[in-house]
Amino acid sequence: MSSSNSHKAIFRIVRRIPAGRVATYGQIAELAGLPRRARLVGYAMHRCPKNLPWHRVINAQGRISLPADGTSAMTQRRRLEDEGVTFIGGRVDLSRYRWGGEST
DNA sequence: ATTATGACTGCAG
DNA sequence: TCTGCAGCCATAA
Repeated sequence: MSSSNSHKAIFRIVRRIPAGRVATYGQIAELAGLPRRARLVGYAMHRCPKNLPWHRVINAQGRISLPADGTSAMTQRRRLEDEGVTFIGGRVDLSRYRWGGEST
C-alpha cells in the first residue's frame, strides 16, 4: 500500500474539523501522523471525496490556497463565512479560528 | 529511472 | 509584502 493509507488518514482528520473552524495543511499532516507532509495533504485535497469538508482546510498564512479568481476559492470562502468564519483582508485570523484538534 | 509540478511551510534577504 | 530556496512526496510524462 502506498499513498492510500496516508490519504485515508488525512481524510479522517479533515472530517473531524468542526464547522466554523479551520485547519492548516501542515496541522492536518501532523494530526494524521505525517509530520512535514503538508504538501501531501494538499495533493490529497486536490482529489478528495465530495463529502469531505475540504473548505475548512487553508494554508498556514490563513489564506485560501487556490487562485483567488477561481470558482473553487469563492465557494470555499462562502462556505466558511456561512459557518461564521470571517475574512479580514482576504485572510482568516488563525489565532481565533484555528482548530486545535479537539473533539466537539 | 529521471524530471517537472503542485490546494505546503518555514526561513532568509 | 514579495521572492527565492530547501525539505516533502504522490503523480504525470
